[in-house]
Amino acid sequence: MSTIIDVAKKAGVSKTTVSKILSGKGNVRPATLEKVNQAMKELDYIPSGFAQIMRTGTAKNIAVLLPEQFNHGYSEILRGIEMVVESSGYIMTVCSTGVNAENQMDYLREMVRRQVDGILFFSYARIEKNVNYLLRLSKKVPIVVMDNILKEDEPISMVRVDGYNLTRKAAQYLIDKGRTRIGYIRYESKNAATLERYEGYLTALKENGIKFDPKLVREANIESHITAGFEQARVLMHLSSPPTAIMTVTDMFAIGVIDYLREAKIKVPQEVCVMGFDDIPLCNWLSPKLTTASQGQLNVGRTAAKLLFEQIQNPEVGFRKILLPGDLIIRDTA
Amino acid sequence: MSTIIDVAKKAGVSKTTVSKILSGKGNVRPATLEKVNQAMKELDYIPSGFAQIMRTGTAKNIAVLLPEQFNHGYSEILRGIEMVVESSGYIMTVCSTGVNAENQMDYLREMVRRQVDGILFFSYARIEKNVNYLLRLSKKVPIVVMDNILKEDEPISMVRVDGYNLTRKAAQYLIDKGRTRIGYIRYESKNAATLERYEGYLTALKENGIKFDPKLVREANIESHITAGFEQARVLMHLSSPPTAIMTVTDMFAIGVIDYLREAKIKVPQEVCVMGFDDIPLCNWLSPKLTTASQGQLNVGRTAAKLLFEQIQNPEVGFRKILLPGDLIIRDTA
DNA sequence: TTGTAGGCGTTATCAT
DNA sequence: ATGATAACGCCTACAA
Repeated sequence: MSTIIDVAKKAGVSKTTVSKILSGKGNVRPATLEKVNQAMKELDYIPSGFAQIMRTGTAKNIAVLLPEQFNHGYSEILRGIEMVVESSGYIMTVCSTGVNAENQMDYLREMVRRQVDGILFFSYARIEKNVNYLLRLSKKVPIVVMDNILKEDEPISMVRVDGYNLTRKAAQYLIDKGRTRIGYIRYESKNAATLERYEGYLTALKENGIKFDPKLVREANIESHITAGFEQARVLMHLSSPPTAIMTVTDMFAIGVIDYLREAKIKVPQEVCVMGFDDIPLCNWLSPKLTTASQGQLNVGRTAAKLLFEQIQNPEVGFRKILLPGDLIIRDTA
Repeated sequence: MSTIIDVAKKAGVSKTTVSKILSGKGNVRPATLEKVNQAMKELDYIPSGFAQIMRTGTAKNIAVLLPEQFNHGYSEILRGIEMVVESSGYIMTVCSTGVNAENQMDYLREMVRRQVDGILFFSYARIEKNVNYLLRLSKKVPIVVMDNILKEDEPISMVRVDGYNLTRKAAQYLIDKGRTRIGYIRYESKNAATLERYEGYLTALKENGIKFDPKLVREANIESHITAGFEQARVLMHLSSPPTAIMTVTDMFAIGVIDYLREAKIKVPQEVCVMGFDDIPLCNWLSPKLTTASQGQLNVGRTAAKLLFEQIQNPEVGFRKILLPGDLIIRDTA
């Protein structure tokens, strides 16, 4: 790799002159500029970013830390982030940290070592010791957490969707349609993000004076996806008093539900309404198309990235917690 | 940010000693080690990656350049890449360059400036002036291209799926099932990657002595996705002599085809077989489940990443072109 | 308009 | 076992 000195030698000037031309500052005689440009071209010279960064202190790089390997669940968020990163002259480094706690911290540390200007951190679960580390780190570099792993008073910026009110709104929508026996299929694992959705469901029932029936709540494994939805729908529809609407904590379950209802020749939405959660692309391609509660992931990503840049540009502003409402996407199933 | 000197001062030693401890090399008295570790902890010291990189010359970073914003089309490839990057101590920087030619080169350049150790480059189309730049750049930093944009004799490593033979194999499969009137829905835009699939279709016909009927070939817009497949299937099935099988250049079209056949009450696969291309996750969730030709994108990513590391570790090895076969995934529609 | 010199935070060499 | 010193490639006063 050729350096600024090689260029200087070749052009017969000092490295200072080359540097000035690189940064576009200072005055140079056209003839000199010509010579130097020529030399750069011949050498295929590309300045070393690290030397520049070390000198100037800013890497123009933001890190995005994901808990999982790239999967389509994150693609919308990433697109949202990218929309704002792209136009900013920054570069984004995307890493999946895995769910392992140590690993997450290692990555965080590694990003700081690489002098990123800011970090977008995504994690499923609150891990106490990691929170402490996040708290300490956030004093050195702007961090925005995209999830529900922090308490209100913990001074780190956060962006997330209000799953509680979104689910509540979805349930209310069904109730307004006259459905009062509403089944709910939730995850068996209890992380904050999905638990609060369940709470929203419960609240909506209560607000409408509907008696809670534990038989209408089923748990399913996140891994089994569609199959799980299928199975649980069967159980629900075989109750002595089956539901007239089924909500699920995630679209994948809802797809299974629809599958079952079709097989059982139960009309959707006439006999049973189905309400998903997430609005994965698939919703629109099914028939019937799935009505669902959308988190607006693209918006989550965009909002988080904007917030991060806000903090990068003005480190004094302090943290902010942003709760996004999400949206009901009404299609064919409810 | 505290530096190595701060640590040295606090511990009452020289920065050399601290450096030695950092890298784990050299001998240090336990007491000294203790002191230094203590100082590092108190200062929350994280070494500057840039200074290290500048000194050592290796960033342990590979760049992945995609033509589009993150969308689920790339998630499998990215996962494959990550599987090999993850265990290597490297970090990956993912950028979407857009389809714009200038932009692509700017990003390439930026990655070199950031001293990445290698680049995985993904692009739709061959752009002559960019190829030259790629060629020049590949002398400075290992590059693996994941696509069909390079000629055989151009000395840059490449990994891609043999869409020609894969489609040929898919067509042969249908022919072996006794389907000789095979429709084909292709893209209207003509990029190398999709054109070669069409060639594979033609070859299979020829090899089996089936006369080519241009009426059986339809073109559709990539944007309109499912709708397009739906429309073109209608046209095909209204021919005086309709096909007994329909192949598509991409799964999205095939989904539309299935939609149409269902609506027209045409039995799949008894009356008409459907064969997609890509194996998007959705294939498995449809009913009937889509039979398709899988590129094995995860494998593409993994292979490309492995090849890149090979070149990083041993810059002498020279370029390699790898053609992956892909696989037929037999499900319900054929 | 151009050049000289010093420093960014680290590692590596060579003494002590 | 530890430390002084010179790089790494660039930027930036300041001097000429």
